[in-house]
Amino acid sequence: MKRTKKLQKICELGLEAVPPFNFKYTVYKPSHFPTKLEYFDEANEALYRTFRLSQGKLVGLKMIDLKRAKGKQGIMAEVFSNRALTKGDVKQVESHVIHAYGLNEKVEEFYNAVANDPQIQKSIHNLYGMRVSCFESLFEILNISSMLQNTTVKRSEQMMQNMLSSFGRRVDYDGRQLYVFYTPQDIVQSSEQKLRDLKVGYRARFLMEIAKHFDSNQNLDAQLKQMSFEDAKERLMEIRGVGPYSARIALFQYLRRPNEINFDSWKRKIFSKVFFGNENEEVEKVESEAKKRWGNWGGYAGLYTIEDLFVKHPELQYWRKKDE
DNA sequence: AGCCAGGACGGAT
DNA sequence: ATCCGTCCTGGC
Repeated sequence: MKRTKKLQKICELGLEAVPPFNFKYTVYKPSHFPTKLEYFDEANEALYRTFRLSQGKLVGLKMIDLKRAKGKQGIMAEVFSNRALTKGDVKQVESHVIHAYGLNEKVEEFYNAVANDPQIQKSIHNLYGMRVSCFESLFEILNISSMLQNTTVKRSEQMMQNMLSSFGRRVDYDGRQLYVFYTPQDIVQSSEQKLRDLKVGYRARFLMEIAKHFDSNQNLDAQLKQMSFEDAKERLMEIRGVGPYSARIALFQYLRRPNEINFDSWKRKIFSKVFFGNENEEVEKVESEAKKRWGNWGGYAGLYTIEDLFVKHPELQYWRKKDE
């Protein structure tokens, strides 16, 4: 196993967001299962998150609310790395954070679009200014999506942990130990059997296929951003192991298309209950009601509903219960 | 003991 | 186009 890399503080970045901006629930999503790629320090409201630049430069960020530092809406980020960073590197970190948290997006467009749905107003009030968060690259988000499929979240969490401890890069900065996501090359150089040994099950084949695809299509991320969402979805599903579910996650999180939502079995139940008062309505009925209420903002509306639910019901975070 | 869980594939219809 | 058996694993 590779040694832990110590990261040194390089600089600070002040990144302003288009108001309104909710720092906490933009950088921290209560519904997301925890990984050692990031850590939210509740007491200090600081988010630690790792990132990889080209040429093997590893980056660790410590982010706090810019309001606390400069009285403006946005993010204050301390940047740590194992190497010297050029101006271009820092610029790359900066634009990554801006994209990952949608700092330039106007969430009020969403609020206006769903103003006629009384049920969602409370969630908007509670999470006012929250955006979609996706610190992952396209390769990374497709890996996570694959680990989510056809299993429980508890096992997804275990798979992710196993993959990170075998293939990720361990870093240490500001007193915290985290991993940087593995690369397609890390996986390609391994074997399907080795993945299987990490308890990812039949997904071993998919994870290897995805890694091979990104290994031989190095700038797919950039290509997809140039395409229409429809073409991008088609293109994603050409990758073996990526079906409609994973493609939608990539579209919603990575490409930030606001209307993508998977009514999988647990979301179907949740929204069936929200819309109709019982958990048993069919997925088609739930989908059409969501379309009726939220139009092209279904993904965003779903996000606000789910995160609000997790804030109100911390017991949904089973990983928290274990510690208490 | 069988079935399902935050799916996708391949083949048959 | 839609339907169905199959795939790793673990929990109930």
